[in-house]
Amino acid sequence: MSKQDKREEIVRAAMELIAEHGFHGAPMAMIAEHAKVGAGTIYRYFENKDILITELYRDLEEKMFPVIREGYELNKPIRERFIHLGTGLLRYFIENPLDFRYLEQFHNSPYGVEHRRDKILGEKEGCHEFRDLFEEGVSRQIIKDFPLVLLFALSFGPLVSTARDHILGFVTLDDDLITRIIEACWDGIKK
Amino acid sequence: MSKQDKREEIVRAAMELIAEHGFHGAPMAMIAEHAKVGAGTIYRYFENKDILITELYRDLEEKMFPVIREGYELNKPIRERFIHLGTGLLRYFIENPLDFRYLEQFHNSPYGVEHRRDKILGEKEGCHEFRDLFEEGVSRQIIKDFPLVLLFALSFGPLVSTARDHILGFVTLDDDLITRIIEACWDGIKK
Amino acid sequence: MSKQDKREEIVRAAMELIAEHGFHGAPMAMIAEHAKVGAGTIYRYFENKDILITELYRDLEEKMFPVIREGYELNKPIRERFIHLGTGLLRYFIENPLDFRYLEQFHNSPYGVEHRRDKILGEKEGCHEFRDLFEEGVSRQIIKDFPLVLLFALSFGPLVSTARDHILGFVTLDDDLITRIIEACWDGIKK
Amino acid sequence: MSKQDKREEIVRAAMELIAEHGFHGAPMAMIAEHAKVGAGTIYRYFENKDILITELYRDLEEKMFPVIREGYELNKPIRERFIHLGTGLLRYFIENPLDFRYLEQFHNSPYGVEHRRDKILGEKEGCHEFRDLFEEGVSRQIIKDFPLVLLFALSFGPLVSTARDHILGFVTLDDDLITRIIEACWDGIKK
DNA sequence: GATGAATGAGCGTTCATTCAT
DNA sequence: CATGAATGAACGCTCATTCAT
Repeated sequence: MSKQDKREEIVRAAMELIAEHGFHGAPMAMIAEHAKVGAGTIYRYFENKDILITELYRDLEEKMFPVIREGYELNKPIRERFIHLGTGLLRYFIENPLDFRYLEQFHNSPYGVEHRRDKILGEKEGCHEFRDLFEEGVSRQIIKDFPLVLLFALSFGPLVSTARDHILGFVTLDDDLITRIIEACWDGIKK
Repeated sequence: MSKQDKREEIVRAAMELIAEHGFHGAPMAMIAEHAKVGAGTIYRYFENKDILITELYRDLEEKMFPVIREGYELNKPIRERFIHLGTGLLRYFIENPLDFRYLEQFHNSPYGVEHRRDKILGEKEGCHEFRDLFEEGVSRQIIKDFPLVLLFALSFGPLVSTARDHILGFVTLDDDLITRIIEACWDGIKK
Repeated sequence: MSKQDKREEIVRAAMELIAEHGFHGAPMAMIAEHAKVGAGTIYRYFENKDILITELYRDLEEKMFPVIREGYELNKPIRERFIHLGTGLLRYFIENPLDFRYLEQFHNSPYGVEHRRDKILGEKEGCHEFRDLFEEGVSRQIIKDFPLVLLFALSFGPLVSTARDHILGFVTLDDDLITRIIEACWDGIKK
Repeated sequence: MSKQDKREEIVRAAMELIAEHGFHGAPMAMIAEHAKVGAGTIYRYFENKDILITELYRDLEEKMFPVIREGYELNKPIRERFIHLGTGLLRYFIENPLDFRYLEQFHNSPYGVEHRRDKILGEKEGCHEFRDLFEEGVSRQIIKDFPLVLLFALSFGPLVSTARDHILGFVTLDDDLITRIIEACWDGIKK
């Protein structure tokens, strides 16, 4: 197994176990076992568990954003752009349930809150498309005049909730439903 | 201290500590200390920590629902009823941040998922108002024709997200904003 | 076993193992085993290993000083007083080899250096007899005019070395030798 | 880098790190890094860490003794010879604090005790000057009639103690003080 | 021969749970 | 009943040593 493969295996095992059982349900020893490496090996790639967790998150963001941005066209109408991004995100979650659950675990934890705080207060970037779109929409009076934070909450809140319901098997989303959900989200924020 | 008082103290202490520090940041010994009872005493009232956690949740629901229902009038128009319930709930979260944070901790945990599954699949309810309202709205073609689960997600998703943002200090909600948020939620589900 | 007995057992086991094998040769688990208590029990009495180590040291000082002071008379000549304290200390070490070796381990460690620094710089007390005696001796021109620290080194250095040699079995000290050694120490510092 | 150079680098790195941080504060990996060799390379030169530690000690002795012997003249009076050796040793410690601290680490450890036992019981020497001097002094009734071991203790005890105090910064030794200290040591053992 | 990634036993410490008092 | 001291399994992490390259 190459060095890169080993890191990959650790990342995969950590993602799976943390997504499924949470941070506390995924001891380092268990991650090591699932990755088929020694317990100490993880520490060659990640200084400690906290750093493993946050680095996993960063990996995830880097992997997610390009997928969502794909096919995004700035010259399309705002509504269309919102639908594009929204369905893209929801679809990504549904197609990558592990990623989704990992994100949930992360956001619902001290790491996540801190990360969120940094992002909101420090203008730390990652995916500026939604922000730009909201700001444009508000200034052009197409979107309700809410603070940015609330527009995020109004858009992502239902999106995340529906993704969770699908992944937990409470409902089965198909392309039609996905579109209708995102359209409903749009109805929520549009003027 | 009476038997009931003791239980009450344990519940209060557990709620506070878990809401603030999470399940893993609230050891039984610490809960006992804050409740001013012996560590072993908790086990007279709750078989183990898991059961304490789920009973706490049930207590919370029992406490919450009546508050939200207050002033709820079935003969009012659907939109008005939705606004009433929604603002009630959001206001409750904001006024009882500890309760809110406990609910979040609970939902984002194996307990929460199981509980949710039971609730949705087993139809065992605590608060049927929203369900009734949605069903009526759908059948009267006022609300979008989504499965019930999704209507919940579309309504509660943003509601919970905004409550979280407020409690974490990312935004400050006043009565005006609260109303506008719930109206936006309504826009999301109304036909 | 009473609570006090348990603490006593832990202290005894820790002393023995650390004296014999050093701090790193005496894992908490081994101390617990020798004390016939659970590993976690130690932490009820000592916050952590560092605190166990320093508290053991303090216990030792509290136990030692009175023994050495016994029969100490301020109105005797300086030489006689020095011999009294010196032989008392050397005898104590020989009769309590565990204590001696623990002290050695302690002094030869970050804890010990810090403790020593505090004592010297901060005038932290414990046993002022030697200091008083040295100061009196210097001012009365009976003892060589060295800084206090050096008088300590000149007196305790040989004392500790001979105690170590005895305890390690390189020599066997009897009352006669003990007296002659302390007299030699006196010859070293007297004018 | 030649084979000899590599060994040299390892020895230097190990000495520095162990002297400064103790045996347990100097992991093999850190030693390797400071020596700019691979971690495994150390094991080509030293079977294991214990052997590295004892060989380091032997290296040190081989380096020290010639320095101290320098200028030593057997035809000088005993007192003068003692002063020569003593000041030489004390000066060496002060000028090579790393060496001194390594020696201290070594002597205060299972290795040191074993080594000392071998040396004293097995008569295997490295520096016979002190021994010869003591034996001559005792037989010529110039030095107190103590067993050799105790004469060592009476001479080296204060010497080492004062060196330690200097190195830890509790006192600053200059040439004058050094001489006076060794003279005091002489006073301790002379008849 | 030299390397340094991999290993896993062993460390200090925590905490849900038990049970003698 | 209530207690809280005692427990020991389990945690995150370190590091001496090995061995494939």
